[in-house]
Amino acid sequence: MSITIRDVAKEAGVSVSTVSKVLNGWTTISAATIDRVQKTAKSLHYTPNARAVNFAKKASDNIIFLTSLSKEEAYKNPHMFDIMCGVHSALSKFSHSVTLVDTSTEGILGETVSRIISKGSADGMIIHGSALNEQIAEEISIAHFPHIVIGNPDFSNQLCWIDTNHTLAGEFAAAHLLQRGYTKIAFIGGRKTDFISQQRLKGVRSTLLKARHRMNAEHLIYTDSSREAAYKAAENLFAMEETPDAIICENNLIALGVARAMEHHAIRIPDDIAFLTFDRYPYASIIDPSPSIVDIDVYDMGMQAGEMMIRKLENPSLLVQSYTTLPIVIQGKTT
Amino acid sequence: MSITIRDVAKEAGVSVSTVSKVLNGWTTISAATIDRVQKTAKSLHYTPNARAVNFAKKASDNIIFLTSLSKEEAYKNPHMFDIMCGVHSALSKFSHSVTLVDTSTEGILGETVSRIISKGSADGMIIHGSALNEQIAEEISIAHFPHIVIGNPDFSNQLCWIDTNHTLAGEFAAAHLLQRGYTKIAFIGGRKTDFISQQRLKGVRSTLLKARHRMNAEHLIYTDSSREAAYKAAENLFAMEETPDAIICENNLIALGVARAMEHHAIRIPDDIAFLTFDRYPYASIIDPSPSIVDIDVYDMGMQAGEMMIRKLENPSLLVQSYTTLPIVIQGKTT
DNA sequence: CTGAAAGCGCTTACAG
DNA sequence: CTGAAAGCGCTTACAG
Repeated sequence: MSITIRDVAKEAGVSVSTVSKVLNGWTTISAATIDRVQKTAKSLHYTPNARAVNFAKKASDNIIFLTSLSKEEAYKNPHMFDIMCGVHSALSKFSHSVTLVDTSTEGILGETVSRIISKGSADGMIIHGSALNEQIAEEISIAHFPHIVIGNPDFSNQLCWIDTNHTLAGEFAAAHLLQRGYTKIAFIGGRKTDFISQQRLKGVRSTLLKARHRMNAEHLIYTDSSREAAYKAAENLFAMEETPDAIICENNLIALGVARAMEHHAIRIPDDIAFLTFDRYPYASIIDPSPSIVDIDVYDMGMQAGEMMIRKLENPSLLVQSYTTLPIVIQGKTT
Repeated sequence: MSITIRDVAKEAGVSVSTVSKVLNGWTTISAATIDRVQKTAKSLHYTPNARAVNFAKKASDNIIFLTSLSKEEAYKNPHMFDIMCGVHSALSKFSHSVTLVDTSTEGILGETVSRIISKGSADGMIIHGSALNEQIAEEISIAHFPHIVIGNPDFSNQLCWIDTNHTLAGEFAAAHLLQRGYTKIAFIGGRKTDFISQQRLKGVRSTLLKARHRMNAEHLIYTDSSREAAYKAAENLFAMEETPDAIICENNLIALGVARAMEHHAIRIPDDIAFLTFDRYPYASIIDPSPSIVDIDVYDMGMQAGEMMIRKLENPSLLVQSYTTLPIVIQGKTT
């Protein structure tokens, strides 16, 4: 049998309630008693039974992280796991645990979000944007369950969310290039419909306009985000009447294709043409030469989500809808 | 107030214990009662309070996944997260939840493993090999706490572990090359002291020997696992009197360097020289041409760890120490 | 086949 | 400042 609060009480010569109060930091206990109880708790190696505490306190100090955990997700979407680590780090600082719930098989197992909520095994839920859908949003809203969504939902809602400002990242990218003296800036984007890509482009455009530079319409190229498409897009840019002096690559794969095209065409970087990419991962470290980057610290974003969660728990009526983590510019050898 | 087992009992006109038994699948209840209780439970949208169940059953149906969750871990070590997803998938099939515990900050927060165990918030622990140390091993052993280590510990112990057989992976690599007609096989390894690298090399060697081919001593080159070092190693191989007809690259970065060296030296792949690499991630998808690979399905390994955990829970005396997940060969364009 | 009752190990009004 | 007692919502011997 493991040792209980009764054992401590008996040994310290006080009541069970007094031990409980000491352990929970009540201020109404005399210094002498506090000291004695703490010492005997320590000497008996007493650890409160978490299951009993949760039950009595009607709280679990546990937060669910809801996301897709399918096979190979770790390679396709490492950013999500970096966010997860940030969330965990913030929550564990506040003595909360985090348990994983997978949305990719959720349906099969029949564990709906409302069921998870009513079980009471968690006090709140942090939802990775890619895992969110309108049904989950509704169930969460109806239950008034504390939550933070990471990523501004693309449907109307009254959810709490935080996100990073991709338009701002685009502005940073353009500002960096302007500052380094480039003015004829091209943009090779992912699919035209991709929301993040759109936002980044918007930021680039507005910054150029503010500086009285307009983007040549030919210098904006959409791709399917493959290296091959980016390679061809770059070759097209090289062959134009007005060639750009800098290329903004919307993601790492595009940068990889562009770098290779430049190599094959013996274009000197950054003297002939400069380039820059968003995001440090997954591939920027193996792009040669090492590129200048506009990066988002998603671990930090996860931490912020965790801290917001704690605040929500303390003040459930708090409405959180904000852009938090700032992009940063990393100077590489390509600008 | 959420609805409790008493409400269901009252509504169904039975006792609380009967409801409990129905919900827990006892076979001593009449079909009629089972039916009535289940129907009223459903109609009341009753969900048992997990905190109360855990408390009464003295179990949490929760498993801890112990690993390093530091910043950027997701990019440096995506395999660990793929394992995590596999673990989660297996455990959730058996209605167990998984909560994360970070070893990279554990010391700071003073949450030792024995403390975690005695809190009773988890029934077992799955430990990623990289997070294991002798202290944790000892605390786990002393407490007789159900556990599975993923990765054969490199110190003597009586722990339960599962691992993948890297020697076998080496054998598969060599066998594949022999079968494709290559006999002069080179091996570019990571650091000489790296355990996995050693095991793979051992497998390669033994398979070659069995086929009466000996490896040219010059054809074995250790590197620091960088692209640059691999590039140079490849160039050295090209310049040798006896050039190899195939190169086994111990990891993706090495394969990246080798592929590039071949490109620069206009070596035709696989006609002049073939190559093969271990692991599909993180970079094999962007190596050109797409390489033949000996891969380990680590998600599957995670699943197996999860299933082992369930078996341990049912039979705590079970000793698990085995190599489980088999390597697979993926035919690419480089052999 | 069913139910009354004790108990899981804490917390928290409440009384003193 | 301290303690007796009720209660958190279930499970499980035990009796019938």
